[in-house]
Amino acid sequence: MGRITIKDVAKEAGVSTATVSYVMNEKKNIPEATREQVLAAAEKLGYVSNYSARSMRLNRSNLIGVIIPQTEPGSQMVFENPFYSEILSSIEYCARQSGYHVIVSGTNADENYLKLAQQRNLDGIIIIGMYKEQSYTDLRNTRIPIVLVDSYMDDHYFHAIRINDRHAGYVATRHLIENGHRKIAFLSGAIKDGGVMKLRHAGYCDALDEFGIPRSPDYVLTESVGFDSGRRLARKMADELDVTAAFCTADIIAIGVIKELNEHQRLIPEQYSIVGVDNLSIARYSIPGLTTVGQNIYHKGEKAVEMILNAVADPTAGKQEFILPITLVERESVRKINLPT
Amino acid sequence: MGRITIKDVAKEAGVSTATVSYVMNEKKNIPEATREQVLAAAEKLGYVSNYSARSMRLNRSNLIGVIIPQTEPGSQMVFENPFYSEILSSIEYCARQSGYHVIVSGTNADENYLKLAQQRNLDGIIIIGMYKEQSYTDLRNTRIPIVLVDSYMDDHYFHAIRINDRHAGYVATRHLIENGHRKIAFLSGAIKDGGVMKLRHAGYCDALDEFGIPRSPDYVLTESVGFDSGRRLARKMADELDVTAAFCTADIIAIGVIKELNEHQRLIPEQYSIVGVDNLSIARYSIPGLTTVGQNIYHKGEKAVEMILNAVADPTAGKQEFILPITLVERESVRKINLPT
DNA sequence: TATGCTTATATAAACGTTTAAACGAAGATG
DNA sequence: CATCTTCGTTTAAACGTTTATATAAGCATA
Repeated sequence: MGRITIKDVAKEAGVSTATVSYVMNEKKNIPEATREQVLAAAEKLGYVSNYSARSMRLNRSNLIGVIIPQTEPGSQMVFENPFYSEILSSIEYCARQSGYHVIVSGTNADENYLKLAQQRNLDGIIIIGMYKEQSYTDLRNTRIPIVLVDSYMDDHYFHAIRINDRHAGYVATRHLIENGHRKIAFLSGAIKDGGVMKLRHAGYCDALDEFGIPRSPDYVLTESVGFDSGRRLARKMADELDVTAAFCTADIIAIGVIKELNEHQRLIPEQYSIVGVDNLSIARYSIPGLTTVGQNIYHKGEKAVEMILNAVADPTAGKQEFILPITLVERESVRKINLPT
Repeated sequence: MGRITIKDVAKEAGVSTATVSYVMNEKKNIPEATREQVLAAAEKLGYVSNYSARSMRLNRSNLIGVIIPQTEPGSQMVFENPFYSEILSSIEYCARQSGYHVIVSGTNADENYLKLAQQRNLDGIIIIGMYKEQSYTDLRNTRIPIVLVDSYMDDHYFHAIRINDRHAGYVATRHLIENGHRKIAFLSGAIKDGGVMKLRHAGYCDALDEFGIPRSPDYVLTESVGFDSGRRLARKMADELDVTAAFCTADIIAIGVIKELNEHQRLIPEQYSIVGVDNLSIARYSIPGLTTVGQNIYHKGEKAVEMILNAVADPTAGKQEFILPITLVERESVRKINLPT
């Protein structure tokens, strides 16, 4: 009545547990006859292997941990950015294709991922969008592969997968400039050293410089990354700034901006042109459709899994960094305006 | 250099492994002196317990499996409904508060969840939005607690947590009627026996009947649940139907409907009033804000975890069913029209 | 002092795998 | 025929816990 073990299969097939194990793992050259006998017995009894036992013996778990920032809007603990859910989905899918499972863990304070990793014998950790320096240091002292997705630190203790954020900022801003805009706000999450936002801001500056447009510090408005801070940023922009366009450093901010402006009868793109970054699903849902610097989210998750698996296969290999290509996805949130002559 | 085990701690503290284990699990009355000695040793060595070993011995894993439908829009394997990601987040959060971790697994075909459950020794499974009858039967023959969230089957083999879908359909439709609408389309995912959509449709009929409005089968349009099918449904509605309002049985459908209508210069709510169900985050982001029959998503996840934990604590207790309360969340997608006199 | 009772701790088996090492049989080689 | 290989399989230890059972020590009681 209890669990069917390898032992039961062995008895049923009239062989030893070792033989069963060898068959299951396709290890030694087991002659076809015994192989089939074992397989038949396993099938008959409905045997399914116990990963806990396996994990203990092999010292690996076929388990990947995914860490995602969670926030608490109205006491509903929710993943900080819908973007992250989309990455998670692709990570899970790709991991499963390779025989791995995914443990997902949210994070609000500085939780101890390392403890989770050790407790569960994780084969790797994928950390999404994390910045807390403090937590990082703990993680350096481990041999378990860690892939940082959009979590920028300029040390090379970890694998990383990211986009060229500076270029993303540049592309978005240039697109606005090429459509005739000269007064372009920069609406962003907090600009921290070594962080994504800092790089995107640098790209924004690059574009302005290239076209000889003077930078105005007043045009740079920062808050956190989220819908509601997008709304606040928009209000501030509309009240205090004389601009025709805004580069939002995350789609979720852009969505908030659009919503807020719309509520105050500011038309998009007629009065304000908006560009975002991420190419979330909701960028497509938005009215008007959000023009954004897109990345292939599926590919991002896929690559993250691939990096973990590579690191597992060859632990001695050095830290890898992968830059995901970006493309401008044009929708309807940008208007061509008359160039001042 | 390898893993720090209970053995190492025992040696360091000068006690046996049993004592260490008792201390860690607060099992027997261990005198304060030894307790502190052990704790100090564990702290010093950086001991963290091995859940694989624990799981094997205790035959439970402190692991909850969450199954979520995945679809493949443009080869990006993505969770079918953003709604699900929000439930997942709350499940993960609540589970973690109780010392559990979450394994998430997408599902497209009829994968074998039971195998996952046995392999990983899961303490429970939460299945979200599943209908495939075939998969269900496998799951009946197990003692591991299963909670169905929005996955309707009218057998009582499983725990379930849901909303009163019939009432939800009624509330949404009545809201439209009370705002003067008489010609109300029903835009929905497929209506299957024992499924959510069937119940919401029944509620829709209830409301029509109550107000003496004749039902028209033509007004009932079905597709799958998703943004793009929302667009198709809207096109069909605009082309073929003479209605002033639509009840969409899922927010993600409603979002697609709004987008499509907007692109064809149909104003919302001026020309069409729209009501959805779910109260997704994006219902708030939408322009106009989507009026919807809301449920507390956080509470939904919380309850699901609670049911698993209860079932683990007392496996003999019967199957539970929990109906989550709903409320109408009024935003801007419904217009009051003149009642025909 | 012998006996029993309590309390604190240790011993060792068990959970279900994997795999190095051992083993026996059969065939090849001298 | 003795010896060596090769092949197929088994034995048994190990992974890190938990916990029933045993043990030892201390103390009170008769």
